[in-house]
Amino acid sequence: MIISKSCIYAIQAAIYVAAESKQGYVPINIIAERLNISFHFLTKVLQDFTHSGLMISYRGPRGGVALAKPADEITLHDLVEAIDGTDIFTECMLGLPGCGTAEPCPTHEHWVEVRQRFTTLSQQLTLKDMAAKASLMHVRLANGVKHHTQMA
Amino acid sequence: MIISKSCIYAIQAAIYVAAESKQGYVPINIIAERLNISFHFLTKVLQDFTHSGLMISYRGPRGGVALAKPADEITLHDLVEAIDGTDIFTECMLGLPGCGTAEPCPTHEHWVEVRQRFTTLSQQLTLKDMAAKASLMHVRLANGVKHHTQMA
DNA sequence: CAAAAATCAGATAAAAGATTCTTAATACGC
DNA sequence: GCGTATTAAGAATCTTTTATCTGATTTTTG
Repeated sequence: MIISKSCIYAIQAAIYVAAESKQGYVPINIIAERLNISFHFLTKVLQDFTHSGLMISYRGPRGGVALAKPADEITLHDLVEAIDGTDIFTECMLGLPGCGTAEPCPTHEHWVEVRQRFTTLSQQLTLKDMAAKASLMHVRLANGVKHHTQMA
Repeated sequence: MIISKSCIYAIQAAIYVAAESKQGYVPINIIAERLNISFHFLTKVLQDFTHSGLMISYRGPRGGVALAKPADEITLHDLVEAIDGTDIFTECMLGLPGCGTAEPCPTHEHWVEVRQRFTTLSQQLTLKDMAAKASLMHVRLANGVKHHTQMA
């Protein structure tokens, strides 16, 4: 898997929050329930978002988490970086420290192209885009879960 | 990391064997020593290559492993597939089973492009190419290891 | 003060990575 | 031929990381 499970959950949660952002703070237990994720696990993961300034949280009744910025100012790259770090965007395919044009590994040239394309695309794809797609029918948000903004 | 550590070791070993292929079977302990990898760990990893028909092995004195096919008929894709499987080439970024054009996840379109590019490039990059690069000065094969075909 | 919510601390489970020991096959010297 | 050294294969254990779960604590509303 290209990204960790924590990161997958975090991305799904961020999309959910973005889609619900009109309603102020979204409680984590609601997110966890809708996405079939363990509540406490999601709690820990989302703290990385608050620590990195992508989300804000509020305790107590009517509390929860919310985006700290407009959804079109948060990219997939931001989300991945906050949870898994930047390794995936910069690392050598063979994990060699210092691999670069000066001292390339045998896969360097090819891998750099893929890595670069991934970086660019993930910087272009915003949370707003993803939330919009998730709100459409037949676009899946989580395992077995289709997102509908107007839910009973 | 995009591929497992086992896979990294396996790729490095395959490149080493390809570069030494003139000398018949290459003993695994020599490979492990030259690449700073645990011998027994490498043994287990390379068995996946023999099981999948990419390498052949021979026991006893003057034994070791060797490529089962010419190095230009083995691609990076083959190597990765033999160790880590095909998931990386086919999996959804969010790990959703069945994600595709019919039922895409919010990242599907973008991710498919990266995945496809990676697949294509890894199918084009052959072991012969990589071994040739590894034999050049300043091209690194493993951590702190530069490959030289004519070694003392 | 009570209920709702995030936060914090810790234990448990599962997977990946790495090590150690034993066994089986083979060539080569005698 | 026979025994020994060499080499891959196999089994079992240990460590580390990742993933998951459980319980207690703090903040905040009403």
